[in-house]
Amino acid sequence: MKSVSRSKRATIYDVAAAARVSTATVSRYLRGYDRITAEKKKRIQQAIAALDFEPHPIARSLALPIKRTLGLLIMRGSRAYADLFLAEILSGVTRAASALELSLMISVPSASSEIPSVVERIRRVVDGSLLLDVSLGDQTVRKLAAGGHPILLVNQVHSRIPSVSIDNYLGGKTAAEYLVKLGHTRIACLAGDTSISRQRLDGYLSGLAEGGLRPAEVVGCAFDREKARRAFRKIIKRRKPPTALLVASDWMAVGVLEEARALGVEIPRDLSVIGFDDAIIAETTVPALTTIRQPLERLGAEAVETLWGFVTKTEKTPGSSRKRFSEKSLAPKLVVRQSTAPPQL
Amino acid sequence: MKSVSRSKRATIYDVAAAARVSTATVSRYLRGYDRITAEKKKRIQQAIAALDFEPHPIARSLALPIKRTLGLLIMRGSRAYADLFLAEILSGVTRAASALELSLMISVPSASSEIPSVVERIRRVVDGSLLLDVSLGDQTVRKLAAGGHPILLVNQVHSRIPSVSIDNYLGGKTAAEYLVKLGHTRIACLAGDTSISRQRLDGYLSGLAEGGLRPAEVVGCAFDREKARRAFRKIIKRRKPPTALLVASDWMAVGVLEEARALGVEIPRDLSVIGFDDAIIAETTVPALTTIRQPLERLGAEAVETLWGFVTKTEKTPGSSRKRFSEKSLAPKLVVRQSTAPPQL
DNA sequence: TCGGCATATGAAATCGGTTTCACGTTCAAA
DNA sequence: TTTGAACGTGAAACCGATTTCATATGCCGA
Repeated sequence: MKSVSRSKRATIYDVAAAARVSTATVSRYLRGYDRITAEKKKRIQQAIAALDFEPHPIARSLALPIKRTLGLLIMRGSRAYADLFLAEILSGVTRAASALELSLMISVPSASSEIPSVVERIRRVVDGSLLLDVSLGDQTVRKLAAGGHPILLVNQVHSRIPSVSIDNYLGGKTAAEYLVKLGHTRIACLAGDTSISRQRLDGYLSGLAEGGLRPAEVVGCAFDREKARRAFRKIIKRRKPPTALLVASDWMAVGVLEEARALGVEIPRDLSVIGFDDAIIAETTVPALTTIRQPLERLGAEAVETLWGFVTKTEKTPGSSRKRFSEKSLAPKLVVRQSTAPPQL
Repeated sequence: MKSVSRSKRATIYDVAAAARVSTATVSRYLRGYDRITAEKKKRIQQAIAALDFEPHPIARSLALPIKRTLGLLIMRGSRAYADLFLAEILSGVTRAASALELSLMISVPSASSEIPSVVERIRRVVDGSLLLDVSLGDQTVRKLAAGGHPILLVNQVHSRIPSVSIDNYLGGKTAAEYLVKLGHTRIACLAGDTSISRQRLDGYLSGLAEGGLRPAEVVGCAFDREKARRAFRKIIKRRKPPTALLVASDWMAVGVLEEARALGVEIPRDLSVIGFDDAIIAETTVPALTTIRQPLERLGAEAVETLWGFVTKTEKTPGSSRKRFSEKSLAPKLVVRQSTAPPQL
C-alpha cells in the first residue's frame, strides 16, 4: 500500500536516525524487548511506518542463530512424487509453513545417496530439513545423524531418525475389517515389496484375525501395476478363488482391475477389491475403487510443525537430552466406492 | 568426506590466516579473479582444503547483489497443482536449478491477489520469481510490474509479463490434423472456458480448415469432468452425431468416456475421442486416451533458464532496454492410444 | 544526603563475506 | 635514468541486522 517499492529500502540505521535513537534500541523494539520509554517507542513506530521499514531477512539470518527457513527434500521420481501425493503433502507443508511464517527451500536430489551432500549444502541456510518419502541406506543415515542438523522423515520411518507418517498398519486393519463386515470369508492379500506394504499387510492380517479369519492367500509382488496384474492372474485361477482382495496400493489395484476385465471377472460381483492410498486414479477407475485414504494434507502440516518444534526446542535447550526420539503417525480413513460389495451367496 | 561437520565451520578469516594473506585476496581467489601470485594462490588452495572451507551463503548474499535463489510461486489448488502437472514441471524446474547451482524458495499463495505481497516478502531473498500457472488480474499485474522484480509466468500468458508456456494452438492443430488423417469428416469440438482452451480450440479449427473441414459442432463448457459429461450428452444425441470428438482436456475426456459407456456408445468404434494434456489418468482410462502431451518437464527447465537469463542480463546491463519482452512457447506432442480409430464405413 | 541497585540507552563489536582505495613493485617506454 | 602505467596486495569500509558492554540516570533505603 505504501510507496510502490523503490529499489533501495530503508535500513535500521535510517529508522534509528529518524527516531533519534540508536540502532540498538530499534533492534530491541523489533525483537519485542519491552523496557523502552513510551516516548521513544512511539517515535520508533512512527519512523518505521513513515519509512516503510522491514528488517532485511538476510541480514537477520546472518546475525541470528535461526533463519526461519526449512529445507524440503523430495526424491526425484519417488512414489510421492509420481502419484498425486506430492501436491497434497505440499499443500499441508506450505500451509503450516506460512502459518508459522517460515520459508521453504526446496531441493530434489535424484538419489538418496545424494541427500547428505544436499543437506551439507543447505544446512547453513535452513534450520532443519524435511525428507519427503525417501528410504535411507544405513551409510546415509549415519552421515545424517552425525551432521547435527535437525531432520524429519515424512511418510517413511527409520529406527534412528524421527518421523511423521501414515499409520499403514491401522489402514490395513481398517480395510480388512471392512471386508469382514461385508461378510467375506475367503480374502486374499496382494502385498507390495516395501517396508510400508509390509505394515499394511500386518494390518490386513490383524484385521482378518479379529474376525476369526486367516487370509486365503498372500502374494507379494513389486509396487507396480504390471506386476500386480500378473500376480493377480495366479490368484484368480485357483480352484477356489477368493471373494475379496486386499491390494497394497491403488496403482496395483488398477492392474488388478485391468486383468479382471480381461479375464471376464466382474467387480464387485465376483470379487471385491480394496486398494490403498486414494491415489488420484482411484476415483476414475471402472468401477471406482474402494480404498484407504491417507491424510496427506495433515501429514505435511504435521511435519512442519514437528520439525519446527525440534528446531526451537534445540535452540532453547542446548542441554543434554539429545536424542529425544519421536515417531508420530496419522490414522488413514476408509473411502467406500464401487469396487466392494457383499459376497455372492 | 572431511571431518564429520563440527558445528562451527572455518571462515574466510581462518583461511586468510592459514594462507598468510589478507581476506581480500582470498575473496578474490574465490570469485575467480585471477591475477594472484602463483605462490599465494597455492597457499590459499591448501588452506581451503585443509580447513574444509566453504563460503557462507548467507554472508555472501548479504554482500553481493545476487543471491542465486529463485522464488517459485504456485497457486494453491490451481490446475497444475491438482493434476499431475506439478510433479512434472517441478522436476524440470529443480533439474535446471540444480544445474545452474540455484536455490529455490517455494511459496503457495491461496489467491492470485496475494501474489504481490508474497513477492514483496521474498524479493530481498530471491533474484526473481517464477509464477506457476496463475492467471493475474490487471490490478495485480500493475503492482507486479511496478515492483521491478524479475518475474516469469509459467504455463500461462499475459500481455505485459514475459512467459514460457505450451503452444496450445499448435497442440490443438496437431490433434485435429490427426483425426483428419484418420479419415474423419464429422468432427465435433468440446471446448473449455479458459483462455488456454480458447487457444486449443483455435488450433482445432485451423487443423480442420487445413483438411478442408469445418467442425460439425462446437460446444463450450467448464473445465470439469461432470460438466463435460453433460455437454457430451447433448452432442451425441444429435440426429447425425460426429464420428470424432476433440476434447479440451483429459479430465473432460474422462467425463466423455464415462457418459459414452453409460449410453452404450463404444469408443473408438462409434466415436474417436482425443484429449489434451496427457494427464496422469490418460493412460488408465478405458479405453486408454489418445491425447496431446505437454512437454512439462522441459517447460519447467526452460522457465528457470529464461528467468535466470533475465536476472543476469539485468545485472550486467543496468542500462536502458528495460522492457525487453519475451514470450516463449514449446510444442506439444501427439500420443496415440486406444480412444481413436478410423471412422466406421 | 549518600551508597547501591535496577533501568534505559548508545557505542562498538559481531555475523562472514566482498570491494574500494591506497600503496609499493615491476616493467616498458621515453 | 626518469616517468608512469599496470599489477599485486592489504587495511578498512561495507552489506544490515543483533547483542554485548559500559555508562548515565533515577529511585530506593539507610
